[in-house]
Amino acid sequence: MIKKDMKLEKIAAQLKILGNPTRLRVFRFLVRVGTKGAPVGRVQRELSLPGSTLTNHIQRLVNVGLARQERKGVELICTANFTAMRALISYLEDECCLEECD
Amino acid sequence: MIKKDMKLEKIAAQLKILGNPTRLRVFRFLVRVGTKGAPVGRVQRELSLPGSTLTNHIQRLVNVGLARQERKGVELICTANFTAMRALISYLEDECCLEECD
DNA sequence: ACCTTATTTCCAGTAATATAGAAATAGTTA
DNA sequence: TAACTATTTCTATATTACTGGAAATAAGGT
Repeated sequence: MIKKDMKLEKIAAQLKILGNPTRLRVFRFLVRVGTKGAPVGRVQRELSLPGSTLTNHIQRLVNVGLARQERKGVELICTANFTAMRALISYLEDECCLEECD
Repeated sequence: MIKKDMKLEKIAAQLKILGNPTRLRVFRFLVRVGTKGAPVGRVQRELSLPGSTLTNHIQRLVNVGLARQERKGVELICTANFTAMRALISYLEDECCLEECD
């Protein structure tokens, strides 16, 4: 049950990170662009965010495993981690919802 | 699209509230006891939390609509809001996941 | 009115978060 | 190397969060 609590801690950490409007917008944007991802600059332009603010948010998403960053030349491509997101949703369905939930 | 952003704000607020380990434990407990709910004191005993801390967390859950409180005599019965939780999960599935997501 | 149980409010301290301008670094190309 | 674009790090400020002890309030029973 120590292990189970570690899972809860991780889930809580991820929810917390998504629980900021700006960051949720960033993550939703990454989801929308799909598996090909988008460079930081594009996210910055399309969401009108200051660079330093955006960097902060993206790093936090990466820290909890909800996004990845990979350099492609000059640009840093960001992608949502769909697997992690699905796992997060599954946890909520399994542990924080009624059995008959859908 | 202003309306859409209000929805995102609400979702973010709910995620943030669930994004605290103690609070997530409280919410999960309320989910587990089901629709009949549990008095504050029982939550306090079973999760070993100081009263003032627990009150704080429950109030935050209520504030974002994820839980309810109703007095039954001396006790205050807390219940998870399953409808709200299902709506939250649906948002994540619809807006923050791939189309083919399960 | 008093006593007991249940829960909240008040308060304080400590820590974490969000934000963003300015300076610094990384990579590419000339 | 110089110049250019892309992105991060540094730094600061203001706001908010988490925690829990002690005192206050609520409800019901005697």
